[in-house]
Amino acid sequence: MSEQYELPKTYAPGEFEERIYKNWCEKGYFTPKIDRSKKPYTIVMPPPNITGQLHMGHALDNTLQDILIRYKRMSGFCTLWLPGTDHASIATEAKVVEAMRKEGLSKDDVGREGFLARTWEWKKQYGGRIVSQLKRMGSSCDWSRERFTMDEGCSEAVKEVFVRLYDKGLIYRGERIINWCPKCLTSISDAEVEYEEKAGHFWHIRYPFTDGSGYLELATTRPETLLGDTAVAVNPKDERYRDAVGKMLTLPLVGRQIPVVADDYVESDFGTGVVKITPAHDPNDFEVGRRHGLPVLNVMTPDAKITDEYPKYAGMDRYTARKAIVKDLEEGGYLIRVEDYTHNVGTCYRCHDTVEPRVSLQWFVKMEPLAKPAIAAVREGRTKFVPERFEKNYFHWMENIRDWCISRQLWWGHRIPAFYCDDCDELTVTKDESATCPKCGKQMHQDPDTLDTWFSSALWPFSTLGWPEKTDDLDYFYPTNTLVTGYDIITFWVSRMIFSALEYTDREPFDTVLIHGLVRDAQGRKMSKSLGNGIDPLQIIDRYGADALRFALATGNSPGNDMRFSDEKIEAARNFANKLWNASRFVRMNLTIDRVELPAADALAPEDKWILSAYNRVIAEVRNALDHYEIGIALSNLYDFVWDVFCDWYIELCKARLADKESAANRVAQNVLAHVLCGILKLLHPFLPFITEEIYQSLPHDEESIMIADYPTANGALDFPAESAAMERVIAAIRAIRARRNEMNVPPSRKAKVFIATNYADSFNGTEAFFQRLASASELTVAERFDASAFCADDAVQIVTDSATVYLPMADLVDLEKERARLTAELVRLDGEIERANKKLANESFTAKAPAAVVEGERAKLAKYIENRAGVAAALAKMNN
RNA sequence: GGGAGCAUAGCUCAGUUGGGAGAGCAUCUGCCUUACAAGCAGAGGGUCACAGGUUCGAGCCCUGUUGUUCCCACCA
Repeated sequence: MSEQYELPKTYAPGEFEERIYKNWCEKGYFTPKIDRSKKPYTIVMPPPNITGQLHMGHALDNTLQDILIRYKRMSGFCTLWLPGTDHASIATEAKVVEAMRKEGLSKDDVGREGFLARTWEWKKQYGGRIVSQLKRMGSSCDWSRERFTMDEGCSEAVKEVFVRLYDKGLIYRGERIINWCPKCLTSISDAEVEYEEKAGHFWHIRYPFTDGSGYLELATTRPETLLGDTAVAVNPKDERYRDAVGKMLTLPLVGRQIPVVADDYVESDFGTGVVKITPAHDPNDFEVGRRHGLPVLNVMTPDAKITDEYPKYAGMDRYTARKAIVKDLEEGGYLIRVEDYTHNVGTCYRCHDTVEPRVSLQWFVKMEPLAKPAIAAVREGRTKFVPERFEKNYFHWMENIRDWCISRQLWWGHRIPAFYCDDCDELTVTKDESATCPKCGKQMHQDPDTLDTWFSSALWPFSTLGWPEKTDDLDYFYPTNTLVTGYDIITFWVSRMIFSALEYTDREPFDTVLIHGLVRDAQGRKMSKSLGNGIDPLQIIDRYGADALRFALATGNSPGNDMRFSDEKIEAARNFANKLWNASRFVRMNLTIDRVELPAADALAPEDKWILSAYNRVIAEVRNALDHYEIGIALSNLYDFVWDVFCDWYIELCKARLADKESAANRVAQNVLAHVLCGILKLLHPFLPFITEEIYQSLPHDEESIMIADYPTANGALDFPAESAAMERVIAAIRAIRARRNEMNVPPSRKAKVFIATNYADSFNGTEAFFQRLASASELTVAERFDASAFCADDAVQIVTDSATVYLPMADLVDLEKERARLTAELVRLDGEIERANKKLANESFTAKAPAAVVEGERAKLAKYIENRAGVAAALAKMNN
């Protein structure tokens, strides 16, 4: 039996949370030992960015994961929660570039090697920040297995995958139109483009026929791209322009001759039904250009300035150029009119600068062959989404997927394992960095680009377990079980993990994807840096404790739904922890035993059997809810049980027995109290790890730590339906008495006799102490059948419950003299009111001039006073008898 | 344009095989009842958006309508 100690009077989580977490770490509870006789349960943590600071999204995500992993650990699984961080190429590179800018340095000044050295240094300094913050949440992840997407093993996996896919023909390099961020100076994938509605204009422009036979009118939102126009398109079915197809137009300002082509892409009924085609700067135009063999003219530099090909506009950024070109069009008589127009503009998900579609040479993953099995895995239920509706999102994305642009013009990241011969330019894809050209044996240089961050995160569930090596970890813990993440990241990450895992490991990476929503502020707004409405989880922990934060995040919401975080919520959470603390303190201070042993059934009091039955029920409910990922429901079941059942009733029902220190009944009560409390602590532990451990240590306990104790299981032998029903009858009677006394304004200090007539006398026999303590009873009389005269000769208040009729003598409830005085005073007051109302109503100028409603109101008041007076007078008369 | 979510007490939200409408906060009343005023005992407050349908029975299932939020697509 371990040490026990008294709990301090106030619940102060700051006093023990850190100490407890350190102890867990030292004991190595988070690190599983592979045990093939046990079933594994694995979660890989979505790796937070090394640039990140803990925010409410992480806090929610990690709380849910920790609840699941602790539940499974206590349920006998060999559990691994594998943590790690993501190198976050764009975000990190931007931070370091920004830091260098303050020193007056650019990437080119320090060079690739120098830049990477700085970035690793930055990672060393700040990358651990989020990890230490996760620890404060109580996250029970195995830090000994912590990984980083750019560590050796993960990098090896990335190279392996790249080479394999290339050899299979699923990775290719080509000139395509991609999304380009002119600020980050890199390509980004389709998934990384966010569309924002922006107010703009629609410029209607005249494009004259070269032969002088008139013009075509078209409209554009981007007049500056006119420089790169290589055609104008109309719909082939459009009668209006049938004769125009095939003719040449002279491009305004530029003078280039461009053809009119016919293409189904053009919608006849939108605008004028004529579209200018700029293959280099619009994805649709690019496709049109391909179909018609049009030239692709790139008119912009990487930072979105006009190239030197167009001297008049060279060096202007796209917006300046737009103004200049519009002005020139106007002066040249080409501009017909300008319309206001709101449209969606693609922006970079990192910097929110407007994305510039741009043709460039990039690496791509061919998606269709990979998507097919990934769709099937979910379709066939091998991977399930919770809630299920998110599968639709997933299918929609996967079924319409386009090739994935994976190369980034960044330095921080996994460098593409592709090499070009210095001499013959032969392309070789290999993991071997020292390889020479297989064709001519000369030296090769590596592709300067790096891979999309998501390329490495897509491998996370198996790269972290050692893949491509056949490690024990991989063998035992893979495939993983539950992936917990927000719905905002399904396309970025979840879908890519699924197709990657299927392709390289032939297994689904996890069986369940538990999706949660966003944590919003109290007004329901998204928390954001720019709004400044973010709530810092660490400040919440400082003020209320990690347990309260976890409780607030886990309760009152259901999977996939957004939630609001508010002061009320966190206070309610803290109050619950405080309640548990105080209840435990009460139990602890009444404990004289140093070992808890549940007494035999025949030694148990009815209330013991009642609480044990309820406890059994809540165990089943909680386990069932957790098994179905209904974390909010599990927690609310526990909340109700702890507060309303255990504290408000069972503890109160025990007080009489506890008061009698020497009795056997006292020891029975102690044992049952401690047993149920200990079970409550275990049930709550996954949700509130710290407080439950602290209390557990203060009570007699079997395990060294609650986190390695067994999660309670329902025990049919401790289910007592008959005694439970009996206690429910008693509780119903006590509740009814309290309600009626409250209604009558009787203070608790005023005791009253209680008479109970019931068909369930057995239920009430021996419960006098309960009625005395909980229903202000002076004494209790129970009878099988109703005989009012046998109970109380005087007037009594009668209360009916489902199983009993309760009588409380009027004389006990009220002090007769006081009551007589009160009634007399009331009579006088009512007489005064009646007189006043009568007088008012007798006044003819009042009844004639006042609004009818007011007069009617006065009449109603009078009637009410008269009625009340009659009641008071009757009561008084009865009393005087 | 396509898809999804939400609409339940004054506020925030639970409510999962269809059978009792609930919690927290707020409000009102009364209590320092030997764990807890971060508390205890009570009370009031809802045509579960609207209209139909299925059913013995609908907050829950089906159809439609309205309002609202989000995701995807991107008609220049």
